[in-house]
Amino acid sequence: MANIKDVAKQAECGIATVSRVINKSGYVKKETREKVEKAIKELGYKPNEIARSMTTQKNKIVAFILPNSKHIFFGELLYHVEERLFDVGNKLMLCNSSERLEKEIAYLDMLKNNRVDAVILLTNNDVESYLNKRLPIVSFDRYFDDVPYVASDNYHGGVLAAERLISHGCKKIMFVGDDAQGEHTEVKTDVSNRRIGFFDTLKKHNINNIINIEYPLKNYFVTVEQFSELLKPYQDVDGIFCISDAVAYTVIRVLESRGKRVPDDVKVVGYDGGRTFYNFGKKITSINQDPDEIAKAIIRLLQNFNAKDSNKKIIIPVKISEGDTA
Amino acid sequence: MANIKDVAKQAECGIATVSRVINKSGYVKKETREKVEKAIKELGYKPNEIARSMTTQKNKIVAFILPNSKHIFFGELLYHVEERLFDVGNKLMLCNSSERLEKEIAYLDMLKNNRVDAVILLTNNDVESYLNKRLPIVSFDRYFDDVPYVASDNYHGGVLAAERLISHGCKKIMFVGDDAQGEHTEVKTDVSNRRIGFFDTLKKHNINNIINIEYPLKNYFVTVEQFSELLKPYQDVDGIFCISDAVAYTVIRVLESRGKRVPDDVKVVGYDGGRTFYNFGKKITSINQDPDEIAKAIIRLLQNFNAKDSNKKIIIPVKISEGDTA
DNA sequence: ATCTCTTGTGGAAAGGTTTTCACATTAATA
DNA sequence: TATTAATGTGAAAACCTTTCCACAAGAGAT
Repeated sequence: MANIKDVAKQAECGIATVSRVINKSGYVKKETREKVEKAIKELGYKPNEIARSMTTQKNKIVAFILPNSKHIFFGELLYHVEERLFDVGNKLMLCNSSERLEKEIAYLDMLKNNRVDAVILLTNNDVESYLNKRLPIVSFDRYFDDVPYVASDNYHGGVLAAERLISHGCKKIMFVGDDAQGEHTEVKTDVSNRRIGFFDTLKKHNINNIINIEYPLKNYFVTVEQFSELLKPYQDVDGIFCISDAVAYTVIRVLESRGKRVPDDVKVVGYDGGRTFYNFGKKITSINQDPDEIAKAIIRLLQNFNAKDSNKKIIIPVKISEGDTA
Repeated sequence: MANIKDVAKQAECGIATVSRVINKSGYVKKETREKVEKAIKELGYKPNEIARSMTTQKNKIVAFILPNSKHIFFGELLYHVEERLFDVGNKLMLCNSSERLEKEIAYLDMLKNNRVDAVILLTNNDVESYLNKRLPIVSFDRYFDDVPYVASDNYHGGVLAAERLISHGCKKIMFVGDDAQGEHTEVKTDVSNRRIGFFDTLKKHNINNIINIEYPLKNYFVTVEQFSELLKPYQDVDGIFCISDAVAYTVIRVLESRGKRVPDDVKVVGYDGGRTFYNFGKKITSINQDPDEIAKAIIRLLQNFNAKDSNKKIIIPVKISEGDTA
């Protein structure tokens, strides 16, 4: 494959000149530029990006570490991040941590050695000590010292869910979710604010005996059987807020198997926007966090990573997405 | 960050020796090796992978071009491909073509310039002329000249679906699907064999007036309204085979909205395995193509890409996955 | 004692860019 | 016209490895 030297020879100039033409930098006389462009076309020359990275120490690769791209919301976010990165000429490296701490650490290490330009980190694991200063990181939904981050307005999401259930006449209200989903349960993500916003709002409306279901959630998957057992003691509940749509779907299935009608007997609000790839029987009433807005915010942070503006935290507004369950 | 030269100085040897230690190649005296290892540890040295790629012309990056990672089956396949690549020390670059030919071409170009080791190509677009000889490619579900490929046994999938419907007493049978899903509808993928296997089997059982629904499918998404219209003329159908689970879910919703019971009145068989992230009301009876087996086959092809064994085509067996709809 | 083979080591080239620097030319200003 | 400024260009260094090659020393064989 032709290299820059071949082009220089063909265009009868130095390689520095070819480089200037390619990068549109420095001075190049019009005629010279045209000669170079002609040579480039004739030889079908394309700069070797590896060699370029060698000198620039940049490779326009952004890595996205996330628990599992199969999770509906993460998969959506991934998609939008990829689209936005492409728009700005970057490539995306996908790193599923698969909920395994050691895989996540291995990736963090590998990424540093590969000199990726930046990392987007979405994790429930205790990786604080592995975050290297040399690796620009933007975190989603999770606070680390000195690491800029993006989160959706989880607290307000909880508020919206509470208001919806209250305004639709619910009296006996339940929250279903777990806050800490990683291998190390002491880790708290921004997601836990959903519960707080929800509880605060209910209390403000003098609803105090709120039922709070916590469960050990691994891999974000929950079985119908697990939930059936967990929910059994609470037959008279009439309003439920679930920490994700995935949980909401399972809860609805449990309710219906028990002869309850949704939303007539029990109202259910989910979280993530009620979008699914499939056309299922019911669209969930849900708190919508817009994945494209989140993606844009993340890319914005990455692009002026070194800009020392204190604007290192971006909260994306949420709104309620109408569905058929509340 | 320390480089190989620093290590050499610290270990009082040449850089070639350090390189030999790192790569476990050539002769190195035991004592020398230990000195080098000590220096590496002390300096926290990690080889710069970009520089490595510079000389080896390999970077252990495999790109996966696919229409849309949000599609359930593609998302699953993506996940397994990533896992398997990680196992063999490779990284994955995610390239959603987003159904846009020009984006796909841009990626193909970019990947070549970035000297990725290989590309996994899953496309419905007419990209034949853009496949460069310098870029090792494995194709999924699609035949290109001189390109090794993996496909699931789509024909047999069609056979299984037909047999299921027949053995469950269906008489008036329908196929719902489109074969060519890209921007250029003349492109045929291996998926079209689903229909062929299905039809062949029905005919063998003397079922001949098969209803064949084709529709213009964009982005793999279909609306309930579209299908409601398409299916309206065929109220007496009692067995339906859908080209994907996504389609099957929508079809079921149309049927139920019309007062038909599934599977009592109408049996529905989908394709992709009936797995979903969510616990929906119904699990689809479906033809299962195992994404992990497919991922393994793809990686196997990539790894001995240059081995000139003619074994350049791998067909993955499918089986029926029990569900509640047929 | 000489020759050959194996083991062990380091200098230097190669890989393909970008960027710095020095120098050359042309244009603008006094 | 002399002086400075702007424009234009190429050689060479730098980026950090791997690998080739030459050479040394010790072991084994004749």
